[in-house]
Amino acid sequence: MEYSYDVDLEELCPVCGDKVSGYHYGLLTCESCKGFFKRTVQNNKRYTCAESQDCKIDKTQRKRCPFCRFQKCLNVGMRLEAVRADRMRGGRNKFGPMYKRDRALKQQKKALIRASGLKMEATPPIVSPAHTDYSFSSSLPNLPPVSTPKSTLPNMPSSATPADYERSLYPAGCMPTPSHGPLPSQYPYPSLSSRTIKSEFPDHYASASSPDSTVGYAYVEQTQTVSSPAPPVGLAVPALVLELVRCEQDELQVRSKISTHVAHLQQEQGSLGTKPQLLSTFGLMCHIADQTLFSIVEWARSCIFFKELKVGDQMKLLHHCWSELLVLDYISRQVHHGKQDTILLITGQEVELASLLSQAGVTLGELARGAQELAQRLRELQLDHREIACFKYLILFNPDVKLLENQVYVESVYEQVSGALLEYTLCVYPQHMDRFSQLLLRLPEVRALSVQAEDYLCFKHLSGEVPCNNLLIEMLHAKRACV
DNA sequence: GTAGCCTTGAGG
DNA sequence: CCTCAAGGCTAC
Repeated sequence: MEYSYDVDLEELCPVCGDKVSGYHYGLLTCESCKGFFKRTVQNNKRYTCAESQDCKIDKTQRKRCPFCRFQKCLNVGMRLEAVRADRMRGGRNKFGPMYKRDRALKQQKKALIRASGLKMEATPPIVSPAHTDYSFSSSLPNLPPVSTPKSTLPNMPSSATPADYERSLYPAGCMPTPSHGPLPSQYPYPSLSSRTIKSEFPDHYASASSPDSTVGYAYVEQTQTVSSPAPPVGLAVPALVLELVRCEQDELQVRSKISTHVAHLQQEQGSLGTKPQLLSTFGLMCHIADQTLFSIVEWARSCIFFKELKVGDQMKLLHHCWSELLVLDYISRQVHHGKQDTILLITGQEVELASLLSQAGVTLGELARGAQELAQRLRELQLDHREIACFKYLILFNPDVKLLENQVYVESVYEQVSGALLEYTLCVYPQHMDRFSQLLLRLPEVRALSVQAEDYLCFKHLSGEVPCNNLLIEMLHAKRACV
């Protein structure tokens, strides 16, 4: 196995391939692209491309087309909001912790590559350098050791009670049936909000990172099945990944629960008044999303790591990521469904994309199309159920959520899960060295869709079109309140 | 306009 | 203190 090329690649600027001089505006780039990006954003420059907007950008040709160069800067992930509006010099910005995580991850990856290069059959433990206390023991596929010398132990809440929590998450009369713990699984499934961009750059930059302009990646020669790829002989799926998969809910049970609920609703609606009137498509979708959200909350509350947190932190995390988890759930289903022209609902119903688009307005249409594009990208990557399980944890344990009582723990879980996912991709897809980064690049896209979806939902709510006072709206309010 | 080098200053 | 990612300066 030859891994050295990959290590070398990391030292090169992702925009032009020149030598990297450090982290600039969100990622490792060279000095010239740093300067170029700064000049462009600070001076609000607009370029045009004399060719067909796909000029090759390398060290020798980077000066030829600033349009394509800037486009590439955005595509590889340079952050507009890291350019300071007030031009203040020195100091640190909010990306500091992100750079630190990225460095740690790169170290882990290097160590892993070294280890796998030397002895592929070993499963090297992923140890987060900063806080080893939390590391998941791969020899014990049980509960994680949540031992810490400090008093930051995730425990019972001090101020809020579990009852408060349930009241806040489950509106009166909407209590779901209690969870019976993790169920055996039959259908198991890097932070820039577009809102930030929009608020600071209301002009052409907001639309600069269109999803179709990112690099496509099709693993067409992949021979393993989508549902359960087997690691090469002698290699083990990391214990943590297996544990995460074990905590997944049974899709069929969730489906039947939600289907029953929705059928009941439609029956009720139909029996009201003289003219039987079915729920509008939008209303139906809201109910389905609402019920899916219940199941997501139920999943989170019973899942490893999360249930160790105090209720306050659990709520903060959920309030922050509920829409991302909903979007991921939806996208995962479409990936598994595997059809481009129809959508599979959690209820098992299949909806023609064309008919949905014809009924939907512009915003919803854009959302549906965006989701379909992302699903297709993930389908090309042959995203498997174990990776989806990891995704859910990477979304839930968002290290960027602030004011957590046990921030370190959340960061640690994030690092452990990303480490396990990295290890898993290297073990199971050794021929695709950059699969891990390709996967991680999809998470901001999930987030972007979730922001769009939230905005849309908010708009519909304000215009009084969202059916009942449901969990969906409550989450929306909770999040907007703390932003 | 580009890009290499310099200065700055919050956070570790 | 030191670090290092921001902005600034300037010859090309």
